[in-house]
Amino acid sequence: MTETSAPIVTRFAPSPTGFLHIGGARTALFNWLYARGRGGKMLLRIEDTDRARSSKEAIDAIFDGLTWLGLDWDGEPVFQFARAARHREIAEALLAVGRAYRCYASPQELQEMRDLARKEGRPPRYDGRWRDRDPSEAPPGVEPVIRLKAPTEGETIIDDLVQGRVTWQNKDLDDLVLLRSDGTPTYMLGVVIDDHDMAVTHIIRGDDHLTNAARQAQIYDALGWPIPRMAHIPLIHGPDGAKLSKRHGALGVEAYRAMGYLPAAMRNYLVRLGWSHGDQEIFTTEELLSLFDLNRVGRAAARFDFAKLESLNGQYIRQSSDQDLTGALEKFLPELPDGATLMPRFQLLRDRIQAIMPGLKERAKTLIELVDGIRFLLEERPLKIDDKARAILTPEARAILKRAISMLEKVEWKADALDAAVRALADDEKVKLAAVAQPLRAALTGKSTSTGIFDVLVALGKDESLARLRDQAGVTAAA
RNA sequence: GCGCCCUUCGUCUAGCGGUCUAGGACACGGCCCUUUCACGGCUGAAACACGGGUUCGAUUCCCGUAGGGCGCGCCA
Repeated sequence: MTETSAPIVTRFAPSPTGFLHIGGARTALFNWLYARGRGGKMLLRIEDTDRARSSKEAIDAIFDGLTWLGLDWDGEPVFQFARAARHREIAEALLAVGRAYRCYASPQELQEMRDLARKEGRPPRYDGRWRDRDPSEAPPGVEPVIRLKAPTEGETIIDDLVQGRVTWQNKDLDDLVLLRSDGTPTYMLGVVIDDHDMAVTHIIRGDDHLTNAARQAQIYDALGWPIPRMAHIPLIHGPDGAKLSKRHGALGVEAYRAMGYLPAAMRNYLVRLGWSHGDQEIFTTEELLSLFDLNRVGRAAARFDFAKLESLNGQYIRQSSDQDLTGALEKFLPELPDGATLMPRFQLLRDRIQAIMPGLKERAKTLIELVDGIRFLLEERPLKIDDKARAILTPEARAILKRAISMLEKVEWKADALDAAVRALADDEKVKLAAVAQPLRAALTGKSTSTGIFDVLVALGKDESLARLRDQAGVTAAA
């Protein structure tokens, strides 16, 4: 390892104008893995310079989302808006040394300029009309913006860790605005100064910023500052290849939490979107930390696939310990609409729930499904019987149930004894085991599917089981 | 329109000139296991966008074409 080089500092810099969406989460993950895997730091900066669109809720959503995903940051978050004075100072300095200039073009004027350019088939860019004009020509009463005096010849090159060497002709880049007419800094200026002041060594972000990288490089050059290493990672698309829409997965990470996905599974899924390590699909966090590298990140956009996320989540659930899962359920339950109703019974039956977890986790792909698996325990009589279960409870089935009841009343309430007894009953009835097991399941759980029927019986206990069976068999308890 | 980027099974990807009759995973079909549903095991179908080069030899390198994405704000 080349531990002699300066420590790595990355940063995740979302703008708080909405929830932390899935693409942002992956960007944060890559930043986190890259820095932490190399003993470096990941900083967090909230780009809240757009006052109208920034909100407290969005900021909290970012903090909560990152925390849930297990991605922690070093130090206090930096709020970009709070650094406006510093940004202004740098803009003025650039103005003083002639690397920037005041532009008095009005918004309408700029709009006309762009419209005309488009009509004539030229790129819609600022034409530099105030670049070399004398300030004395300034129209009265107009507050100017400050623009960067960008090079007009030569080229700007970014050696990107993911994209490789990318080149722009400087004539294709115009003079961007550094300071708005109201004196507030633009994003372009702010990022450069903040990344420099925060000593960021590696900028890892979505490739929608690739063009910005060139423009920012020009600002770095004007300032005489070294340019951090850059890595522009491909975006995540929806299943149709177009932009990720809400119904496709452009949801806040809290939505994934609500759908019952595990943070570790989420991380594993996201890291494999664009990055790979041979044929390996499952990675522990430790493996990720030591294996992840930018040179293994591809350049093509990936499509978001719920099915694969779900499959991965199922694997993580199966690998989890019964204890961890029970704990996860306990935290998850309150998020459900009827969570408050289920909670008291959950607490009461916690041990039994954990005891049947081995059978449940084989069947669940999400925490939601896991909750569905324990519902029969949490809900109280009279049990709601769903349509499929009702279809199983035919008159014949109810007749079998009756005989099952009298048989079960005499059985020792243990899985193997129950197993033997039920099989014996099936033999006596000259029917397949399923002909007995399914009616039992329907009466006991109200559903057509559940974990193993003997586990259900044991988890419910003798009294509750018999009571539920009597409810469906139409018999009353013998006093 | 201009600039930049991308293109291997439906999807995520392996492949970094010969090892490719192109590998894995998800999804899908079949079989097995089985008290239901799952899980698990086995198995099947499924891809190098197209056209030119370079080379003894291209999925791999170069150039076009087509298709897709991103950017082109006093938004970030």
